[in-house]
Amino acid sequence: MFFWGIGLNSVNLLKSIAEAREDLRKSEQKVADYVLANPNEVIHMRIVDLAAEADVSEPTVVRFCRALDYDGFQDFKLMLAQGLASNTNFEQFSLDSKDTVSEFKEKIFDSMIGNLLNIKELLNPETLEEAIDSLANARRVEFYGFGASAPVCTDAAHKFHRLKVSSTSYSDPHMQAISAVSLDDRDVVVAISQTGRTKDLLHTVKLVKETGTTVIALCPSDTPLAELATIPIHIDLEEDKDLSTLMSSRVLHLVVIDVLAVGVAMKLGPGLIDHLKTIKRSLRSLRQNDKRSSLS
Amino acid sequence: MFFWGIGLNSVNLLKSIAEAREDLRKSEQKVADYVLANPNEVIHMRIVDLAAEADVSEPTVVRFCRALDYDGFQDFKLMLAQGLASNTNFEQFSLDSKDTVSEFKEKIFDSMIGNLLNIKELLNPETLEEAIDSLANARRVEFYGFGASAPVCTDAAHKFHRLKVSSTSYSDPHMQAISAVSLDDRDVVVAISQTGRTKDLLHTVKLVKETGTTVIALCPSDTPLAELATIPIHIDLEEDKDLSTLMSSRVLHLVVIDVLAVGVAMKLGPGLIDHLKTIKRSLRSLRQNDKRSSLS
DNA sequence: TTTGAATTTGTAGTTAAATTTCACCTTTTA
DNA sequence: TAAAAGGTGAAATTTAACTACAAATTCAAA
Repeated sequence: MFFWGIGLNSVNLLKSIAEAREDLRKSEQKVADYVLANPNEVIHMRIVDLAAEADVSEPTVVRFCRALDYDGFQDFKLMLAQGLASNTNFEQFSLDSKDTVSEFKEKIFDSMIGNLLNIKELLNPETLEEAIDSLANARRVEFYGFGASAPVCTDAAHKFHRLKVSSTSYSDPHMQAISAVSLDDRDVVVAISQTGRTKDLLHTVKLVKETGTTVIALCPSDTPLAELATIPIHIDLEEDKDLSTLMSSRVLHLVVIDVLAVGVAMKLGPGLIDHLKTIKRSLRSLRQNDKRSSLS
Repeated sequence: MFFWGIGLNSVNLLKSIAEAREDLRKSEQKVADYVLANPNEVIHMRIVDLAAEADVSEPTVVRFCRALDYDGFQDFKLMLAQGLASNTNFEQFSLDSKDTVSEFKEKIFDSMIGNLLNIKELLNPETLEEAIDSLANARRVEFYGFGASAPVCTDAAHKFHRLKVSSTSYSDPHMQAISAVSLDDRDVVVAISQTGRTKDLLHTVKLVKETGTTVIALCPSDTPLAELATIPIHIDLEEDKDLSTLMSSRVLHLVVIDVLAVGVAMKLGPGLIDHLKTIKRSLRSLRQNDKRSSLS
């Protein structure tokens, strides 16, 4: 899977036009302004229409397209169309107290999707591979996290259990410390933090490192935790506009752990993927498929 | 936010071409086949090129476009471009044991994004509004769930705590039962289940209902839990190809709870949104911003 | 302030591409 | 088997994009 040169622009085409606007000639800027204001109309316009609307001549429109490194007007329209479609503004949202339920539902989902798309790109496959290797070979895996990351750890431990990997999660600093000193270089600790700066977590990780245990960290880059970790997996979100960071990072951590878990499952043998399905089936006994009362 | 008529086609344009293929004339089908096989090339092709490649005449290409309800070849290319861009196949994935890390990373993220997009559309704003209303007016909110849903409940309780809503989560059937009978119609229970069929959960919910407590359920539709719930919020995923269901539903539940939490925050007064930010700030004291050791 | 040079903008003409028309061929039905 | 209907492609027409050149504006220097 590779990326076309145009891909980078197309993701945020409108943004890149806005950025390039300053470097354009005056009348080309008029074109840029109109395009930015009415992108959806432009893709169905002819060069003459756009020229008229932007109050410039047709060649100026062509020059505008060329200035943006496109072959011509057609090429530009095509990219604009693609950009608009992909760019269903999975951008950061800012909540407005006047928003309807439907509106902020959209915003929250879109922002979450945007963050997923970003992290997907940012995740380094080599780092993941490294993390998966150490997890697959670990005697024991422990997940440490506090606050909002605590449920993520529980979930992660739960998931690795299913892969027959001996794993636990601790969200209590004392329990972490006690457990930490019992580990050695055959074990792996996964430290999860939204900030990468939680004091207690850093403390535990320092203890763990002294035992030679591998530490995988899920946290933002350039943080004390990332520095400490043996294998830092950087989860960098855009600067926290509103609450999106608060809400997205847990989810991103979960998904990254899903990736790690699948990786481990595939490493330990394809049979394990089936094993997961089997467990899923075995859980059916805990379910009720008809309306018959089943009080224990 | 509204949907253009063309929108519906553009989302899965290739699929709609494939469906329409049968109704086309023979040589138009040749065009359809070529387009389906090489969609990415077609958007940069001229009508003559496509006609040559598909081994038909130019008018046939135009007729093909018209048959699909587009104005002409240009219009069609434009929609195709949009369709391809949006259609970064956020479809269901099926893991292959030969997949590289990079490949299944893509697959997992894309499937998650696809599921988010689906649920976003399926979520009924009226139902959400109803749920938000009852949550905002509740004396006390309890979250019940087992297995993979247990961490979701913990997270949810955590989140509502921040909104100054008295909330707890239980993932122990006995604790649930004990707590359940102490509730009344001023309270709200949120039952979370991937299957909607967990026996213990159904048992608790039945108990709860007898006390007149409102029960919001996050689970698939047409399940016993959904039937029982006062306000069922349907989380319906596509049939579980591979493990995607197992992995996605937790995340979807979390995001839906985010939506509910934001809704409650806005209902209880816009100040609360700021309150969330304040808490975020207060958590900074638990962080370490420099490299100075901070062993407690 | 004025003049000249260079850069930017628009006009008009040219080329190329998409669309439409019409004639011919294929297929189907009586 | 013949006739009619509908599908297909060649050629012509219309339409749109692009290029070369000329006008105008701006900036700099005298």
